[in-house]
Amino acid sequence: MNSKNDRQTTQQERIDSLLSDQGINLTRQRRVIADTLFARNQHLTADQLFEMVKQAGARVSKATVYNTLGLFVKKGLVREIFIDANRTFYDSNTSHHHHFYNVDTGDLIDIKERLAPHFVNHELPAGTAMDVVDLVIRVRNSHP
Amino acid sequence: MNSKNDRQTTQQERIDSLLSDQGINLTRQRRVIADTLFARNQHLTADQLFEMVKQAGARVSKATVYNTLGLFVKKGLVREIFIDANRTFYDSNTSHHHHFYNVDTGDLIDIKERLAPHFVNHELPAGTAMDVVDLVIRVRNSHP
DNA sequence: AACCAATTTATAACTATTCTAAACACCTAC
DNA sequence: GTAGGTGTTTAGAATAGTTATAAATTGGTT
Repeated sequence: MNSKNDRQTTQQERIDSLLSDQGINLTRQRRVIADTLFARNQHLTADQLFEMVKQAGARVSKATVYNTLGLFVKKGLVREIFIDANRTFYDSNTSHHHHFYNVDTGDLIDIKERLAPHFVNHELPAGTAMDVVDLVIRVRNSHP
Repeated sequence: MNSKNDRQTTQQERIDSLLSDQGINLTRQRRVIADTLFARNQHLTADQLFEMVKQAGARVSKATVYNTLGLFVKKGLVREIFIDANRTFYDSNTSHHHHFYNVDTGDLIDIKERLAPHFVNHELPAGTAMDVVDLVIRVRNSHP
C-alpha cells in the first residue's frame, strides 16, 4: 500500500529469487531464516539466528536453522567462520574478505583489505582446487 | 650407555628445559605428553595425542591431556588450529606459518611461505594488540 | 613423618551439532 | 476433491569435543 510496504515486498522478492536462483525450494521457514540473516551484513551463530527468528514471532525449530544454514553454505549464500571449538559464525557477506577476532571481547570484525591474490594462488597441494581462504587475525585488548 | 641412550637423555633434557623455561613444573604426565607432542613437527587432536600417550604405555587421563595442552598453548609452546566445530588441532610447530586444509581428506598441511608482514600489521582495531594470525586455505580434491 | 600447594584423576556436566523417525506440506494425477 | 509421493520440518535423542568438579595423589618443604 504505502512506500514502506512496497520496500517490504521488494526485499521479500529479492530474497525469494536469491534462494530460487540456487534451486532452493521456498518454504515459510527458509524465508524467515533468510529474511533475518540477509537483513544486513552480519556474523551470527546458529543459536543467535534461532533466537532472532523466534523473536520475530516465527515458529522454526533449531534443527531447521541448522539444516537451512547448511543448505545455504552449500549453495554459497553464507560463509562459515570457525573461530573455535564452540563458536561457529555464519557470515551473510560472502564477498572475499577477512576478519579480526578479539579473544577478550568475542567481537568479530570485517577486514576490507584483501589478501594478495598471488599468495592465495600459490602452489595448492597436487590434485586439489581452492575452496575458500580463511584468514582470522586474533587480537587481544592492549590494556586488560 | 650407548649413543642411542645418550640421544634419548639429551632429548629429555631439551624438553625438560623447554617446559621449565616457561615456569612449568615438571611432572611425569607433562613429560610424556611433551615427549610425544614435540617428537616432531605435527598436527594432533587432543584425542590423537591421548591415544598416542596411551600407546606409549603411560597412564595419563584425558583431562590431563586437555589441561596440559591448554597450559602449553598459554605458554606459547604449541599452537591451536581451529578447523571446524569438532576439529581442533595442536601444532607442535609454533613458528609463523599457515595451513592448507583438504576438506575431502581431512589433511592439514603446512604452508612455508609467510603472509606479507605489512598486511598482518595493517590497522588493528583500536585498543588491541596482535595475538596470532590464523590463515587456513581450504581446498578440495579436483577429481572426487 | 607431617604438611601444603600443585597436579591428576574419574566422572559428571555442558555445548554445539548431527541424527532419526514421525508428522507435515505441497504438488500432481486421477 | 482425494490419494499418493516427495521434500521439508520437527522434537527429541544421540554424539563429540571440551570443560568443570571434587576427591585423591604427588612432590617438595619444614
